[in-house]
Amino acid sequence: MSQDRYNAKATEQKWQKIWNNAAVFRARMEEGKPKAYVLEMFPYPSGRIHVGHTRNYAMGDVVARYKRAQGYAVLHPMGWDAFGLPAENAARERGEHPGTWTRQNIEAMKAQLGVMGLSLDWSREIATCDPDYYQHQQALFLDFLEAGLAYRKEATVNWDPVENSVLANEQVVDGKGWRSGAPVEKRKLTQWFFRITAYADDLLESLEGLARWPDNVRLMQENWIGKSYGAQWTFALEGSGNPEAQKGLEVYSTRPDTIFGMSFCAIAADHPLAQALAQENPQLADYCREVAQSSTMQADLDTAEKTGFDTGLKAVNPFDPAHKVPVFVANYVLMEYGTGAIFGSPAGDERDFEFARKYGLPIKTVVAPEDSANPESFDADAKGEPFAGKGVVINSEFLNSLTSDEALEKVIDEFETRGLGTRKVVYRLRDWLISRQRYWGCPIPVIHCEACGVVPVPKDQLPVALPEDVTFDKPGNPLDHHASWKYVDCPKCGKAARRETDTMDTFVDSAWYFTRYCDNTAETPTNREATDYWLPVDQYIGGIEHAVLHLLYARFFARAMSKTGHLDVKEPFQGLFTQGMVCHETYKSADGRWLYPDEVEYKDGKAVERGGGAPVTVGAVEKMSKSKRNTIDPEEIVEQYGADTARWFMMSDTPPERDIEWTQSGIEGAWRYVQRLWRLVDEALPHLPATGAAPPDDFSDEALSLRKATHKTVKAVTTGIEHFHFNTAIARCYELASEIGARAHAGLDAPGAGFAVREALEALTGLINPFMPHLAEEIWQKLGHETLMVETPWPTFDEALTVDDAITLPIQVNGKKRGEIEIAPDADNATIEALALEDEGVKRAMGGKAPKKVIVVPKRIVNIVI
RNA sequence: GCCCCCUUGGCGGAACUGGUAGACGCAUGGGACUUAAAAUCCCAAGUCCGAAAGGACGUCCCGGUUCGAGUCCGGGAGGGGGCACCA
Repeated sequence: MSQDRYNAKATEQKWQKIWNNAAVFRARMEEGKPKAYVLEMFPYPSGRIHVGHTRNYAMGDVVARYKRAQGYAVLHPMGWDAFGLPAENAARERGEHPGTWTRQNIEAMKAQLGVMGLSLDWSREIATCDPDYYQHQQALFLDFLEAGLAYRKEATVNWDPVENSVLANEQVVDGKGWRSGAPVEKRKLTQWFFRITAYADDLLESLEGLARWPDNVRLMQENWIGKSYGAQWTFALEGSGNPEAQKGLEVYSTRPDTIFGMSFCAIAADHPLAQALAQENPQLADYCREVAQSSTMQADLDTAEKTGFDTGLKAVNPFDPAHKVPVFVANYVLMEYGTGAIFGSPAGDERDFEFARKYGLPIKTVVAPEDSANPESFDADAKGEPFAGKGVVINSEFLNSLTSDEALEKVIDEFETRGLGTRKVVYRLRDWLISRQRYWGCPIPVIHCEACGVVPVPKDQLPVALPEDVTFDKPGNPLDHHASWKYVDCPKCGKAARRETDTMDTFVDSAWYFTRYCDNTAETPTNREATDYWLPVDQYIGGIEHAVLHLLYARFFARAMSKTGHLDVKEPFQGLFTQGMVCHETYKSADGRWLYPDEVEYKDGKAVERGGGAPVTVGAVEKMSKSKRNTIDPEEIVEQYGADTARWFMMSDTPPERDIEWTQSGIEGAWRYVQRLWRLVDEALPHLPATGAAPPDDFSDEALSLRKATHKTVKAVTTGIEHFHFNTAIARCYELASEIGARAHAGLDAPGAGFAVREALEALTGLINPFMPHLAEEIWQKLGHETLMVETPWPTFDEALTVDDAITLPIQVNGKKRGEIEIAPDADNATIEALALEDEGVKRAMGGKAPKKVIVVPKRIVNIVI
């Protein structure tokens, strides 16, 4: 018999054309069907699709195709996160406009995605750099502005000296810019913010309801929002007539229960009081300047010594007028958190302890560990280290012998009764700084007028489009350098005014793009009919690196857009799945150059350079990166093995949330399976009954056993896909293929064998379809069907055919397996026990002793205790 | 420093609420087909002892709970991640 090898490339192109011509992936709102919005995080158009993208989209495609087969109306769109700095850098390097570069990249990447056979609705494609998109973002900004969710303020901000722009807190990683890696500087600038803190509590509380989010992402957001509970109150100050000092000193603390241990107060260098006092005291002014200039880099902060400058002022303990402590300006107090002022209770805080030791301040222990034998005698100073935990309060007058938590409440009650302070919740989360001094982003649609102030651009004048004729020859914002763009008349008074030249953080673009897919032609940012139907996203898939940044911003946007009437959904992503990265071995030549995988081959188990044969050092398995050259080009893989093989390989073996190691032998294993299925159908086909043939009355044991294997596999693969256990689902597909092969080999003459094999092949085709859609179509057609696999419902199973007539029950003696018995699944315990005690291995192990106890776990195990 | 997660053969990994540890794949060894190779098919395989039957040991380490622990509890080691002068 002639055995053609499966021609992946030609076959895949054929089916892609058929799908496209039939527009099968066009999403439609359908009455009477459940909907499924499946979304993968859209890519930045860097120029090439890499394997990481491929894995991400393949996963989404499995879900989308599965849901489609399950009868859902599916929305599975794709677009481009197209604004951003790399385009400006490219423009500078090649003299090409960022838009030209970006659009070329989009075209190239779209073609690369095309060969993957993804079930995407390209009619909904969006690119965030397109005025059709960003004009709506500008409209949203204006609505946020009106609703008080966008505002401008002067603040100390993170300045990235490489990008020549400011960054949001979320974009500063270890004191460095998230993209440039340059140490971030502090600058005081007037910038635009989104009031994300207005939703701090809601963003935190709602995390609990996100049952289909990974725990670690929820935890990371929880930590990022950083809710803390404490008190805020004001100390009276003595020793200065300065008006700022007359106001007293407002502090925030999560441990007001330690107030009697106070030995100093400290304020930030940029605290208004510090600034006011510096006016009168040149030495203090110098100190403040020094602190302001000191590095904020993490490494420096860790080693930096705590320093302080005694202002000469005294703060008075409101509960003990005789208890007065010095007020310092200190370098470790931050203006941005709480009130920018603290009280120092050294026995209970590491930093305060260090500070107190340095300046010879008293260290009075006020909290003893709960398990202290004699709390009164506990002394942190004597011990040489602070005790920061909670416990029993000592040396604290009316708080004595209370637990820390009780004392906390009591002291706050006291503050409130005396009108000195209040309970207060403080969040670590800051408002989202969205101004960027860049060209390639969405312009902030406001105009600055000397007479009228900040004037919103009227909506009918949107978009505020980026000018095309810009130059990148000098540092700074090209929009600001542009000869005419910013000079406009005030929309309100008509006098000469200036456009805002800042553009929005690109994370704004991605904070709402998923709403635009619902109707990318809507005249307003969203079409409510469409968003009400499709949102929330049922399954979102992307990298863990966005756990805080993008995912938090999108959650904020859903709230802000709901408040301004653009949406009616608080949580945009019902299900979230974070997939692992794609890794590969690294290779180095004898002279220390990194080598690409295709420059290396294995000979006799040793890695050598292809061609020359020079020895190669095999390094660690690491995330694919250009710098280490351990990359695989998805295009080449598809060219050689086809998209199905690549998809199958990426979904098998490794659970999707973990990092996967790309191996040559792995991809070849997947390729063998493709060929094997193809051959299986080829060989069996002549012996099979026609499509749709009625089941015969009689089945041989072998045929029945194949049928059971089929129905069990359908059940297992279905639940596997539901739970993102793609690797185990695929393992079951391997097993079923083996069963079919064994049956086909044994001949198809037995009663019902032909029917069982056809049934098995058709089911298997349906099961592999989400993973290998082209092969599935081809096999489906080969099996005699005229319908498209993509429009075929998901295989079903008969529960009765998933249970066995006889099960194997292991028998343990004292917890060690000594034998097994075959028994009907519904056998009663007495029968099982009797049979178990007769087993040869069991008898041997019991050595003639009588059982003390026999434990029978139905359908599981028998344990005999002697 | 604080918080979270992980650790199973030569490798990737399976094992539902405590119930046969190692499914499936990769690599390996043996065999079949072939002049030969490739491709394909079949078989073997946790480690140790044993010709075999069988036995002992075995899920990072130590201890505990249980008839029974990869799974639960306590302590420790190693790896990964998040946050971090956050008051």
